[in-house]
Amino acid sequence: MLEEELTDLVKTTLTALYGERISDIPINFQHTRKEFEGDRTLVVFPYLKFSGKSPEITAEEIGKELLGSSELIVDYNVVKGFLNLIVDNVFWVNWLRNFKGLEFEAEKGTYMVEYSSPNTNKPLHLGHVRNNLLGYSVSRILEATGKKVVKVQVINDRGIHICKSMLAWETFGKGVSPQSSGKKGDHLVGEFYVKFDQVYKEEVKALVDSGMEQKQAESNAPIMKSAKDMLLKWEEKDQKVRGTWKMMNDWVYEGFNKTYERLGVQFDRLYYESETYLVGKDEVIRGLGKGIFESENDGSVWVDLTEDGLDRKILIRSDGTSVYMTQDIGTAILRFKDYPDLEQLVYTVGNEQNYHFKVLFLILKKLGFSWAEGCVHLSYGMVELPSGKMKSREGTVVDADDLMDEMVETARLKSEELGKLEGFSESEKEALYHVIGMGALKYFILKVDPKKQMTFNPEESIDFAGNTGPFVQYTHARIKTLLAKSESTSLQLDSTIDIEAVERNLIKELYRYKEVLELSAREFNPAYLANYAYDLVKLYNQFYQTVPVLKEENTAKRNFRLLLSTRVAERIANAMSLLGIAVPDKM
RNA sequence: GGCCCCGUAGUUCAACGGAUAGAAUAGAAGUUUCCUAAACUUUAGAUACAGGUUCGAUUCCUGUCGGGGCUACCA
Repeated sequence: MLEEELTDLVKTTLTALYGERISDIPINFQHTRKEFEGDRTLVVFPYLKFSGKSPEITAEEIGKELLGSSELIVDYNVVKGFLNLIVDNVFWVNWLRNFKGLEFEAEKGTYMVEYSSPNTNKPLHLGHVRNNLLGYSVSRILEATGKKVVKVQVINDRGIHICKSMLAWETFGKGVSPQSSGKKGDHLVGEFYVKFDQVYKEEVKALVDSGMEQKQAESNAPIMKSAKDMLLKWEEKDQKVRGTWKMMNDWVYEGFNKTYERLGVQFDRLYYESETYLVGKDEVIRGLGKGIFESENDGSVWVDLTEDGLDRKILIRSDGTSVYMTQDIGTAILRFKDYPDLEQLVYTVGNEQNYHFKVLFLILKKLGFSWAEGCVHLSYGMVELPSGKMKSREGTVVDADDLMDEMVETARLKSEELGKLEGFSESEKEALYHVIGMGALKYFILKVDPKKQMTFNPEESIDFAGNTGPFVQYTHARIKTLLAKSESTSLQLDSTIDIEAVERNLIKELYRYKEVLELSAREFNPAYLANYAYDLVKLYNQFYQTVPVLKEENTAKRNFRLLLSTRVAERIANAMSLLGIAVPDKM
């Protein structure tokens, strides 16, 4: 690899010039910025105290020495303290010639990525979309860098929330099913949840009007009491309640599965909260025995994290039931038991739970689990719309299914408006609208740094120009038709071929892919990859505009350009697939 | 109140502590020699504020101001 080779060279040179004591200083190259000539840049400021000379002279000195000692470097220039090294064209052309795709060594440990993890009382919304796209893409990226990955989700299938939907269904909609209503199961259940809330509010208001305190009214509303009763019955495994519960959850799963399918995400293993919600308690009691936790007179168990700058947190309520934190302790332990070679456990969860995970990981550490170090919270910011924030209370939540419909519809409208896609059959068109609409959505969301809050603009995302999914897809399709039109020759390369600056830049960009992939994997951040795909697209368009490809007379040059085009198309397709985005050959 | 995250062109996004802060859109002006003009070229425009650390700060530290989140015997 280029970096390794250059590092060795520079190390030797520096020791030759300034002696052994310099060998502790790390050597880092950066890509030369495009307004300067060169491929890699060495910043010489760190070496000044050894050279005892000015930045310019030091850089000049190092450059001269390097030039003399290696064939790889054919020239250099110095700008202030920056030594720009120019690598031999032969290196780049040979790299392209011997290109075999990406090779990462398979790693031993397993990575688990948790994402989605919805409640079963309402359909998925825009926030879940970001969650799913991130989790899925990160999984793909990790796999692409040689890791074994298990994609999981926890389904929050029990608790008061699902009882609310069940109760509303029994009271107001008994007999209604997805089949009878023609509605998607998760939407139907969601409607009952909303119905519950309406009735509940009315009841609370009535009680308050009759003179009751707000708080008291909230817990005394008849429908809420019934819901709590139902939860108790559920916990006692009451057959009738469990029957309804299972039926309605199944409706929801069926609906979710359709949504996941459209989103293009999958899971390898599901954890159901109903099966795991009791597992953390024993561990907490054990921790209590070891003095890690403390109990109150009423029997509740707490962890005191004030010394770590955090709060006191409850783990077991006075009535003996566990809280969310306790369950999470349990599932984490369970997972490391299920997968003994688990190295990292990545939780894809919104940033409103940053504190929760901070506490969770700290508790796991205190409990003495060495694997706690491998737990990561992949935190992401909220998604807003140009119209403002989503608020469930104000009914401004964007439903995931509706959103996807809208994206596909916009793709249709824009395509028709532009008069493209002539000569496509109706079914081909439909398929393409889906690919374009979803590509727009995914690309727009994934190109943003996960931790940042972002604004999703459906209109802008589906523009066929600019930093968008459809533009990347379109460029890929254009390269593919170009390649289809070229009579395929054996794409042999002569490594001494002359290349233009645009071509060299394109090769360098292709070369950068591995680095970008490693960075994306290390930081669990698909945004690097998305922006890389776009950079490649832009460079390709410039290349195409600058030099002829098909019309090039010189066979060696034409072969080179065709090969370069092939590699670019491959890279784009690869990067996009790791984002979960399809790239059509024609569009 | 305490804790965490974010403040970059009109807008949406970039920038391992490095060079003249990059793109894209919207604006202005151009370009039909190979693929599909859904392209390309040129142009104008930004680091919230004040300090500090250092050869160098959008990046690290402190404070101020703005936006968001968490701070339940909810999940």
